[in-house]
Amino acid sequence: MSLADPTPLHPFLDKLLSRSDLSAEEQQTILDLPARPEQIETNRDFVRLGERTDHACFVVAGLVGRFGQSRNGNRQITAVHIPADMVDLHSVVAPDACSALQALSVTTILRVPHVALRAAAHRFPAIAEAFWRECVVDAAVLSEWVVNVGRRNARARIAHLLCEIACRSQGMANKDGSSIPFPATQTHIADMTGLTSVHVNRTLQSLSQEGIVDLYNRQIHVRDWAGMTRAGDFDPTYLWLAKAASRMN
Amino acid sequence: MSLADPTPLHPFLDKLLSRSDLSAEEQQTILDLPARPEQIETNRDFVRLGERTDHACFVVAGLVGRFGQSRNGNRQITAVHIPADMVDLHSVVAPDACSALQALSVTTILRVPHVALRAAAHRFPAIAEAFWRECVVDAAVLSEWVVNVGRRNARARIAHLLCEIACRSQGMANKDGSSIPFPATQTHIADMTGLTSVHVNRTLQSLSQEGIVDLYNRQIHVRDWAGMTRAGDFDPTYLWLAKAASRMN
DNA sequence: CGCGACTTTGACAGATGTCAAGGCTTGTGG
DNA sequence: CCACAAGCCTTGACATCTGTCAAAGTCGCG
Repeated sequence: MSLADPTPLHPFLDKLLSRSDLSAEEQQTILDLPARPEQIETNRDFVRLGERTDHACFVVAGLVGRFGQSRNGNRQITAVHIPADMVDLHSVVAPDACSALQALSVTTILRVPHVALRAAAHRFPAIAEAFWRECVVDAAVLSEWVVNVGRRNARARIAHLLCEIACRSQGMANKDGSSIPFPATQTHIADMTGLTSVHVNRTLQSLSQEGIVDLYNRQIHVRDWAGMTRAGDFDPTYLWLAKAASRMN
Repeated sequence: MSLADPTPLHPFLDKLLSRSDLSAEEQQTILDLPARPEQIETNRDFVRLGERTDHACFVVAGLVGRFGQSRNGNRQITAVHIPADMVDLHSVVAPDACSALQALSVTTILRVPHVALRAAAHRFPAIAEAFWRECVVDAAVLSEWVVNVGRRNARARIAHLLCEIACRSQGMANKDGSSIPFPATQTHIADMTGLTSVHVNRTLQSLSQEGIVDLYNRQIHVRDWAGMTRAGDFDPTYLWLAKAASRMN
């Protein structure tokens, strides 16, 4: 994508349309939102804890982590965002950041002003509803993370995380042998799963020896998708990948 | 509250107003929403996994838990709801329940039809925004739960949970000696914190012996609020208890 | 008064964390 | 093209927190 791309927000519109219906006019409104591209280096916070933001961030390329605070120094990543995710759409209605956003690899984001997003939502109820729905899906993912971290052992936690990334990245078209970009370190994975990097390392080795998944070259290499979902106790329903499921009643 | 109460949704309006601004007309629209009261016995699911709902549930009295699924039989509560919480406002935009709702004690709820909520949101952008904001706050709580379960030890997890309930229930006016209704069993607390009931029991005993909190009579008895927040590594910012913090920018 | 649900205990097991050291990649600059 | 540094991965030995199992005690409701 060049910086001069006339419709850099097309992937955002696509994501909205995957879960919500929007008229042609509403779709155009999304595409017309102002967006300022920015490149973020690895390990740099681009939204700091407590900061009041005036824009939301859309991931074009790279990987982003949301870091929860904990005074004793332990870090916990509460959410990961891959390309085509609007990282903090919720900041439109709650602009004070209560967690930090950090690039886990070199990342390109688009900054979209709150005023523009709010104006679109106020003008078109369907857009407001679509934004609301996106936030609800993010919450569903968080909810699943609570289960993951609270009730699964290391092996299942890691497998579940990798399944989630695979589905969010490829839709449900996962098959043995596919590779999914995932430039996170083992320490990052530890912070996502509430484990230590040492234990992540050992668990990853055993998942690899079992012929289930391999992680190298900043990619997830799926060797046995069925085994992976079994190991991770994974059911993708919560990701709301199909629009039908969220249709009006 | 009698079943004939003309404005049973007043507590809902109050909660919305604590974080959002609504005009007199908008406020009246909230109060005029149809609401059907219902009493739920302890341990009864009133929203089942996978069910498509056509109404949201508001807690008038009692305690509600949202249960995450996990095939190996381990239960995890991903959210608790106390009186004055709208438990599943998010179901308005995602009606297929991907977690079950269960009464943890005898509970009175109000069922509010999605159609009415959606109509209000479509007619008044400020109401749509207020609903959206409530869902975002729920997500912030979930995010904090990920940190709690992922990175804190048993003592801190439980203390943090109790601090959260205290603040959500009493606002920030917590002081030593106050009592907060919390009719959950130790097994429920275990399911909220990702622990076992045996370990919860032991940890609760030690918190009690340290003179920090006592749990009996279905209430939290705060003995040392400062010590409790310290033990739980608790910072209430994420609860968005003050409207100022979420004001437009 | 009695049943069922909840709490409490003890002994023991196992998963995960801690610490510390060494090896490997990768990117950078000479 | 080589050398170096920084970050990342890997390993081993050991510690500890939390889970498991099973039984007994307590409380509250009918």
